[in-house]
Amino acid sequence: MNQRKVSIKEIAELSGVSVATVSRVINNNGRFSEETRKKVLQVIKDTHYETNNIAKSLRMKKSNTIGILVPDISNSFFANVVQEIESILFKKGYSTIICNTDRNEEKEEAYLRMLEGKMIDGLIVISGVKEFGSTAINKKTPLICIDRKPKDTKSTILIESDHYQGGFLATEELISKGCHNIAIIIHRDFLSSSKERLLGYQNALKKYQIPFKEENVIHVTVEEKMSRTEAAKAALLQKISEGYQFDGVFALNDRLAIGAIHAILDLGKKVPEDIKVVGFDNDPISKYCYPCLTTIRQDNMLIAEQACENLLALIDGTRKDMKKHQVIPVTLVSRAST
Amino acid sequence: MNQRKVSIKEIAELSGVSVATVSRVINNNGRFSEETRKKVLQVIKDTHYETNNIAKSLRMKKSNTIGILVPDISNSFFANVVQEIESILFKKGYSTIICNTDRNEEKEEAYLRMLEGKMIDGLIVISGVKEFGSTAINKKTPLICIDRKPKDTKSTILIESDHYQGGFLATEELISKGCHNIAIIIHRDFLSSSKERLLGYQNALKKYQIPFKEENVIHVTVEEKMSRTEAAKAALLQKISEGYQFDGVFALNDRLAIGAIHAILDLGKKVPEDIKVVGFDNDPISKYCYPCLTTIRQDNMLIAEQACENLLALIDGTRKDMKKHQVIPVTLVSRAST
DNA sequence: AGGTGTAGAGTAAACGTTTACTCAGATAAG
DNA sequence: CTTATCTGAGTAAACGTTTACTCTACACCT
Repeated sequence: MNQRKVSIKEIAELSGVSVATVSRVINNNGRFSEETRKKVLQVIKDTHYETNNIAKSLRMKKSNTIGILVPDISNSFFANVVQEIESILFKKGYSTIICNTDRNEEKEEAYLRMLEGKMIDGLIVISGVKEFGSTAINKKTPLICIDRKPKDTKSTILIESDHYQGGFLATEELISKGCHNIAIIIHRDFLSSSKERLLGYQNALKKYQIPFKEENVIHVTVEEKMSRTEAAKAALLQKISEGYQFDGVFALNDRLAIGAIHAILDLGKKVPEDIKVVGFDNDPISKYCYPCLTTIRQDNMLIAEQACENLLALIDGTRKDMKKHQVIPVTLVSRAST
Repeated sequence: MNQRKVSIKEIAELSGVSVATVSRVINNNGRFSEETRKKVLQVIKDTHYETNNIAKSLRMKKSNTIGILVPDISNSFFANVVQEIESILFKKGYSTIICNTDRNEEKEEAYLRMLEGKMIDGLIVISGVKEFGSTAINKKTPLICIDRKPKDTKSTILIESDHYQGGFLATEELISKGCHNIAIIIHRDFLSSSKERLLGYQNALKKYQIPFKEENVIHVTVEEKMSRTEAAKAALLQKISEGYQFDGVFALNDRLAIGAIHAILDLGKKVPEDIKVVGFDNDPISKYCYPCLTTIRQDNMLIAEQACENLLALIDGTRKDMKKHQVIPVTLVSRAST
């Protein structure tokens, strides 16, 4: 059954019409008789013809393909959003090329070029490297950014969670549970999301008249071949060994939070009795770790929906009135760690 | 700077040569003088020309693209393998289209058609629906299966973990820690991997002269909108309420294992003191749950490498001697739950 | 001088579609 | 009966590449 690939031309010959007519039947546009329609469709069925989208794309200058750049597909937040986006776009007849950039600038550039060469109709970029966008910006491919905006354009649309609110809610939760001296663990401090979360933290403190202390800010850097969890644990232990005291921790993501918990447990203290912990992301592990982690849930579904909706609108050229910056609310998920 | 897309033709005009020559320079094949080379390259640089891969693919009947079908990208095992594959292929100059099938047969078919239309050079399929392959098989696209083989062909290459060994190791671990009555929790019993793991379990029992009892096999079915963890927990609780007794659990994946642990803890028993638990997959959660989960680690990296290597060999047509069935060893990761 | 080889580069076809034109014949209107 | 309208369908160009053929001019032999 190893049939050779069959083209529209052969369909035309077999059904005794011209290629143009076949094309018209396939796309159901233009004029043809009912009789011809049936005949062509029958031949198509018999030959297992599949339209060659490469040729179609070339001719139409449209590939029905969306590219999506993601820093790390094994990160649960990204994986979720991407999966959702893929699913939505699929329903709209688009296929998605998922590119995993590893937060590597070269790889990002290479992918961008590759996607451009594939005539993608649109591009969704999630976060990634420090200075995204050198290449992508000048192109006129419709572009939506999630979580992180390219450096120097005001023109692209940015969709992100309300990181400020997240930081605020997390901190407020700790305060309401009696914490007065709250550490904040930060990983990638150059990300605008991190900055916003920090700001939320600071403003929550202010609201409850707790002074902000620089010593409460713990920056962790993750070495090669080390997990965020391990790095956070090490950083916190180090700080504690220097005499640092605290009664609550707000970690900027769940992996860091788990690291903090491990450090605390290692020292024989209890969570939440002695020290309370809040994370960010609602990573599946937050539900299964011990103790279960209070965290901030990002609305992945809504982020994905907004991204797709906006992108498709850009592609169609309809709806010029889109907001350049769309902020998606977050919610607190209260669990055992507070 | 919103420059229009520039084609080889314009490069030709600008540098005063023919398109053929430009093509030859770009691909560095055929003959041209050093002088022409420089001129053309300069124009290319000036105009920011990018080659149109759609056109190239059409002409060459080769897209340098690999399709990959994955049932659920948010599953950590799949995500890991896919990420690794993507990374390897990228280095080899291929781009990867990742298709998330949601274990949905229609979606799988649709994607297969889409990929075919994109003239992919090869296809990697990970597990998925019950009866994979109706469409894909007849095509002559090079195909590698991971974890699950299409129904009726002997021809495709299958790469999978040594599920039998995994089942054996897991069970042996429990026995060596003193378990005599070991429950096994199975989710998708029709998967060959599940069957193999079960077989490993049975043979480990046999080796230690422990009789296999049908009542120890717990099948869980996961309803819509319910996690595997919840389903496993419910199933186990149900069974226990019927008077079921046991001192060890081997769950066919980590999510199920966590469900079992939750059920056990809920009943006031202790893990591992009263009942020991082993999972499968070495999902990140196994490291962070409470207590940490002993599990079977699949060698994602090696699986990915084998898959890519074999696929590329198929594409090149080199190396005809590949084994049709390649089994990757697994290892036991011993943690607190045993 | 005549012949041969070769370096450099152009011409045009082909890949599989879509679609603007065109056209013949049929039907309707005057 | 002439003219206008419409229906069904074919012709050929175009999308941006690659490459098998050609062709010219020049160098190198006899």
